[in-house]
Amino acid sequence: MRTIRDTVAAMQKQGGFSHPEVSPAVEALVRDVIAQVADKWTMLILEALEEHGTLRFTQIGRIVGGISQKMLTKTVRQMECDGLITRKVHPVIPPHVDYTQTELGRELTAAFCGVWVWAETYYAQVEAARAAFRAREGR
Amino acid sequence: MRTIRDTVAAMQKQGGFSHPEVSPAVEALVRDVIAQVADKWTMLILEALEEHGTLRFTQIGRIVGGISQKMLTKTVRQMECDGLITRKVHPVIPPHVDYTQTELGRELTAAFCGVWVWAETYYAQVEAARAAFRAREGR
DNA sequence: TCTGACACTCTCCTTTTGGTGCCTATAGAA
DNA sequence: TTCTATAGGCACCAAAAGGAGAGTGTCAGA
Repeated sequence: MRTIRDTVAAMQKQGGFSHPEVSPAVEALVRDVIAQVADKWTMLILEALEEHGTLRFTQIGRIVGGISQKMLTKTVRQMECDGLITRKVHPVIPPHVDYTQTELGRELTAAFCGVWVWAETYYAQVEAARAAFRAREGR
Repeated sequence: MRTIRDTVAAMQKQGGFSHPEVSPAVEALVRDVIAQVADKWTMLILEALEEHGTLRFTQIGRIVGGISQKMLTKTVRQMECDGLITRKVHPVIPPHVDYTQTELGRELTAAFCGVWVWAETYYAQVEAARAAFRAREGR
């Protein structure tokens, strides 16, 4: 199993850093990237695009479900900023905007796949653990 | 690539559901599990335990770094509830509490590993994409 | 002529998140 | 005798997240 420090160490090696201490800047960057990217809506939108290919704004909203327009706008902007998706505006009326995964986005979707499989495999165990916890701790 | 709906479909098959529609209850459960589990502090604590084995409360705090006592307490409670870690209290004074990963926790750490590797591999590209975005959109 | 579709933006409001500081108990160290 | 370490709980407060609803501009269709 690879640890965070292994990972960061490998990054430092790649980047030419020599001392074994973790560079706070690099660690902060990785944490930031993970925090952005492990977002709930980000993963769901990535999944929607993986499944359906190129989609329009409202199509994403319908497929994902339960997301407000505000959050959808904000999330796709962030994803575009991070290079996970491309946003193509067709200058017609009514407006038409297409969203497509980039290669970076596809790689992330693939990486996150393991967590989905974990959830699929163990969600019943998580439920059982929660029930046992409630029974144990009372309430 | 496996999609969310594939995953949910597989879960429904396991559970004996017949209709092809996604059960809202199952989907909600999976989303909930993912949301809990994809939490920033959860992943960092899991990593700390993966690296160092059994740890005490303040040790986790020191290793993870930047986490308040309140968040640490809250997060380890949630993780214990979800069955990701075990919490062993030694009834001595001063208090002594040990935290250890469960098998479920180890599996999740392994599953999430792909995302860490992704971050390691592509964080420079994400940075570049952000810089390009800022240059493109201005400010 | 009126409505709706599209892809947003903006304001207002509530909920959640998370930080800080103070409190507990007691053994052992200074 | 006072201080510290330990693993928290509790109350208060600031900041951020996120939802609801209205507005926008234009054109196609009823």
